[in-house]
Amino acid sequence: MSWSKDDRESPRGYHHGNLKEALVRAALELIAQKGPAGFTFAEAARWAGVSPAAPYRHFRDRDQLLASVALRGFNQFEAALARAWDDGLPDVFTALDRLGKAYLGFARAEPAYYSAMFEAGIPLAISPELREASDRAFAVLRAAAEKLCATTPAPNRPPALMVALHIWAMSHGIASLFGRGDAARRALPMSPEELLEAEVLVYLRGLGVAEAKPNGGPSASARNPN
Amino acid sequence: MSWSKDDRESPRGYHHGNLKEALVRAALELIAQKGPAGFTFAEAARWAGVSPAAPYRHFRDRDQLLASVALRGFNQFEAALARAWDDGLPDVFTALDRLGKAYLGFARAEPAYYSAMFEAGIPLAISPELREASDRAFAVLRAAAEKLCATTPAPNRPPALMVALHIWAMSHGIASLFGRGDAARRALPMSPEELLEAEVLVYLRGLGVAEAKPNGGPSASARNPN
DNA sequence: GCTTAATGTAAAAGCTATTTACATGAGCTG
DNA sequence: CAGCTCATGTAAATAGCTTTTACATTAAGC
Repeated sequence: MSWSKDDRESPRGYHHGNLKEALVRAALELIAQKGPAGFTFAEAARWAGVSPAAPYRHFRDRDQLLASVALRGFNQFEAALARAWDDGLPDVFTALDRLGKAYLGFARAEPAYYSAMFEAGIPLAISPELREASDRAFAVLRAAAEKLCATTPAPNRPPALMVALHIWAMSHGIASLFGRGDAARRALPMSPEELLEAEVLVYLRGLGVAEAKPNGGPSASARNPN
Repeated sequence: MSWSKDDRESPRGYHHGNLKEALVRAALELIAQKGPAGFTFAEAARWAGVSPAAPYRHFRDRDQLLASVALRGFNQFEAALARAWDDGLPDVFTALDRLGKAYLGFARAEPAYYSAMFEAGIPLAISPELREASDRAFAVLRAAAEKLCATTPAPNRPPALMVALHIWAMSHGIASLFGRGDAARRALPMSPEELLEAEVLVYLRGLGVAEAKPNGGPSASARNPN
């Protein structure tokens, strides 16, 4: 928990001072506890110590609040992915592996954000900012795909956009199906991280993008003479 | 729709006659209209023409009803996948392509089922039947993966379970991110079906499973006609 | 026909969502 | 500082959903 400074809930009078912020945090906490469905506007208000009507000064309705959560989520998601990708250093394959792990790590560490972003049924069109934030997050995947595709000779080079969408679908599929420790989903013969790494490696081999690293690693099992 | 006989809603007296069935259908209709969240127990009851308390004679709560919907969904899903797979005839690759299209087709044609099955947050553990139905559906993917893996020489043969999980993740990822005509999600340079087909073909090539058909291989379907 | 269990109703208590009229106080202006 | 104004919060009221409890109705078997 980060009870640092800007959510002082104790010394307040008639006005909260930072209710919008407090509501977003309350929503996060409640979603994390009881799923995206099991969170109510009223309970968020109670959590922030205000009357049930107060939130309406800041959000038109529940969806608007969820959209705010999703917006913040996309921003943090983009930051996490960009940090992991790190412009493809020291090499594309190492960075791509970090990227995949960061994707799964985010879904696991921030299930509330991930739910709001992908599973709560909030249309991206609800606000331009939300779409832009989502686009920025995807742009990281897109950039990685570009750099990846650039390693292959032009004649056989696959379209980077398609590769980015494929990587996104693989990551999201694994995160969504197996990613959270729901204790409610299917048992796996390996961790989600290993599963995704293997999938991406096979996919890259299929693209004709060969891993150039001298490192044997987990990829050695999926490698073949070209 | 199958408005054949056993849902006569008009001529009924005190007892409905088939309320459980009617509630499941009402839930499907409502979920399809307003998403998995925008469906209430009470409205399902109203839809079936009974009092708000009546559903409690058949379902402990909302989740139990959703689980019934999901159960039926998994059964239909399994049937659709099995029909598409058709034991891998006339050849594995043709059948696999049908399988992928059937997966996406189901998600698009039956969004209510798909939501209940994968996005409503119903734990599979809620009932043994639900898990078994889910397992049977996955078994179709698993069988396809087995047959696929059997086409490669044993020394390099990938684990079929892993391949099945990968195919599932790709399909679900694409269905979940781009599959429904939400008009709310991202614009694509190609249809979900083409996207999935291309992804699977690249993946298969990476596995070392070559498509033996005379249609030109993966690059042919990844082409961009624009 | 009578009994019993299954199935449905009515009513009530306690939620949440949302609106409306009103209260408070922070910040600006002179 | 005085006074104005607007953003922010409250109270109260309406309406709907959830769930339980006591009761009503009917189908089915003996």
